[in-house]
Order: sequence, then C-alpha cells, then structure tokens
Amino acid sequence: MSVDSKEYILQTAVTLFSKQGFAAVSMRGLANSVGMSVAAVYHHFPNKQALYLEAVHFAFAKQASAFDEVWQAQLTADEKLSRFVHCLAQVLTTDVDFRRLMQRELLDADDERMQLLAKEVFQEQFSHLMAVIEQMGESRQIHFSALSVIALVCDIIQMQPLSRHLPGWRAEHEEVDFIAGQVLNLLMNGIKSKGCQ
Amino acid sequence: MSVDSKEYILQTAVTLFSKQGFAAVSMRGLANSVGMSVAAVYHHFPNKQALYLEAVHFAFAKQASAFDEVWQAQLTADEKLSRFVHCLAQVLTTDVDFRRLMQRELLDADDERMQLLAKEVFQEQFSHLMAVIEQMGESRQIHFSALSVIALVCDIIQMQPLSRHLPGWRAEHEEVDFIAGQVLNLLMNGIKSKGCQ
DNA sequence: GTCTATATGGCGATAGAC
DNA sequence: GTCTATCGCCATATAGAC
Repeated sequence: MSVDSKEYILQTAVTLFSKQGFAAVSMRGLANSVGMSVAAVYHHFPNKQALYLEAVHFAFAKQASAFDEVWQAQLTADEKLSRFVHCLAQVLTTDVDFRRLMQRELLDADDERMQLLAKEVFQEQFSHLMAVIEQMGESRQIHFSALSVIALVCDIIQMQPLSRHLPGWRAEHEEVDFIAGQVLNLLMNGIKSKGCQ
Repeated sequence: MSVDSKEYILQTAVTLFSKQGFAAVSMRGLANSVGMSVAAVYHHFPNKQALYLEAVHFAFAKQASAFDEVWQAQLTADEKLSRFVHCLAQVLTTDVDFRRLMQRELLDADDERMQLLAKEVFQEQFSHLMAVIEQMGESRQIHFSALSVIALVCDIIQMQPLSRHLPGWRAEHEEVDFIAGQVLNLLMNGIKSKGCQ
C-alpha cells in the first residue's frame, strides 16, 4: 500500500542520510535498500531534496514530544532538570540517527531549515528548560544557561569516538547514567565539586 | 612551482571539504576553484581520498600548537583554565574551516582517523588541561571534567545557527569574550551563580 | 504502485602531448 | 607541471508498459 511503502522509504532514508550525509546517499542505493526500483521511489517523492526534507521531518517528529512527561510531572525544579538531562542523554545515545541528522543539520546550517527546526522541534522544550532554570534561582543568563545544559550533553556524547582515545578514559564514561550524573554535578557545583556543597 | 601549487590546492580543499563534505566536493570543482585542470590536481595527489586526508592534516596542523603559550605561561591553574577557554572559543570562532572539519570528522568517526587525531592533535592539549583541572582541586573525574570544558565551548559555538532562533537570544551571545566568560562562570560556580561564592 | 529501459549529464581517474 | 581529450561508470530523473 502507498502509505506503508512511503513510510518504509522514509525510515530507511533517515538511517542512510544520518550515516552518510545527503550527497553520499544515492537514489539507487536507497531503492536497493528498500528493495524497490528507483522509479518506484520517485513515485512517492518528486526529487532527492524533497525526500531528504521529509526524512528529516520524520526523524525529528518522533522526538518532539519525548520530554513532555518531564515538564508535566509534579517535581521540584532541580528534579526536573535532572530528569531532562537523563532523558536527553538517553535519547541522544539511543536514537543515533536522530543525533547524527541533528549534527548534519547544524553543519549545513541552512537558515530556513534552522528556523523551522527551532520553531517546530526545539522552541517548546527550550522554553520549559529556561523556566526550570529560572525557578532554580538564575535570573540573568537564562538563555545561555539552558543552551549550556544542552550543549554539554550533546557534545560529550558526540565526542565519544574521539575521547575514547584520550588519556584517562574509562568505559563507564559512555554510560548514560554516568554522563547524566557528571553533567548534573557540574551544573550544580561547578568543576570544583568539593568547594561548593 | 610544485610546493606552492600543492599548498594552494590543499588550502582550497580544506575550505571546500569543510563547507560541503567529502562526497559533495568534486575534483572538477576543486580544480576550477584553484584555476587548474583536473589532471594537474591529480599530479599532486594520487586520488581524492588521499587529497582529503592531506587536507585534514593540513588544517589541523595549524592549530596544534595554538595553545602552547597558555600552558607555558607562569599562571595559576584558574588563570590557565580561563586563558584556555578564551583561546578555544577564539580558535573555533575564527577558523571556521577547522571547526567544521572537526565536526565532520566526529560524524564520520572513522576509528583509524580518530586515533590519529587523538594522538597527533589533541592528546597533548588534553593532558595539559587535565593537569590544570587536577591542580584546581578536582581529584576524581579529571578526564570527564576536561572533556566537559571542551564540549561546552565547542557545542555552544556550533549550535549558534540554531540558538539564534530560540527565545531569549541576544547578539552578544555570539561574542567570543561573552561565551568564554559565561562558560567560565558555569565551570567555577555551577548554574546557580549566586549560591556558591 | 511498481516495473524495465533509457535519456542526459557529472563523476573519478588516465593517456599522452608540450 | 600543466594541458586537452577521453574512458567507463554512476548519478538524478523520466517514459511508458503492466
């Protein structure tokens, strides 16, 4: 049926685009991966560019509401922040396709697509995060603090292939709970953990 | 002369690869950009892959010693950390090609190239950073703390095209000194800046 | 909706003259 | 060391039958 084929193509496309990037993915390769002819793929999408845009949309829509339970729960601000960090680390570690597509979108940095992403995917979560940080006592640099939380988690995870080869690395450094715990410790106490608590 | 042509090709290749990625750069486009024929480019490099590897090496070699003055100066550990964060933010903001190539390498995450990058570019700087953090009083999670410093600066800068469209953004958020100052404040005091000092 | 076949053009890489 | 010309292949995309 039409919808099933289209969704299957999209799902496969998400994986291919996230692994290889737009230019390196061929319509032949995609058609081969889904077990169809090139012409059949072109029946569902007018061209490669449109297919890519739909694939990005498809991948990001899945994650848009992953954090809703965090914000709606009856918790203190500190607990909400903790849950958010855990959740973010979990999503970025589990859904590798999402994480890599995100990285590629930031690299391309097409302004039109960035606006769309900001508005449709991130703005809501970001506003919740800023509200939580405001409740925690920070009154001036809320935007920057919220950004720092996300940046810290994202880049620690995406630097893993490199940090594996740097001195002092241990296997537990790549476990979701360890990452979340360390990030939260840094956010609460700064780098000198002993001097502050 | 040979060396000049080769270096000019490399410099141009660095820019093209960082902007478009390996697959999207064509030897024809590169040849056109440097004002030579395709065959002339192939006189200097055996194939596209080798050209890419030399280009990455070329771009990273420039930055390898950018931080040496930070570590060798007669400063307290706190001051060294401050200088490092400023320097890193400056390099990542100024040398956009370097930053994007780095991001692309992390995306590809070819393990052989990661090992080479770790050993030849990052290991030395990372060891210095860990030593500084140890001097500051952190005794257990030194690797993770050092990683956090780098991750925070890197991702705040590479998320700029997105954060521009998120609520609370101001133009000063993209100034090098502002970023370094905020990052250092977070590292020293945590997110609740008032509760700790 | 899916197929086979094909049009059209760009790709990486090479041959051989100068 | 650089050129022009070219090889063989793969790319995106379409035509038309079933």
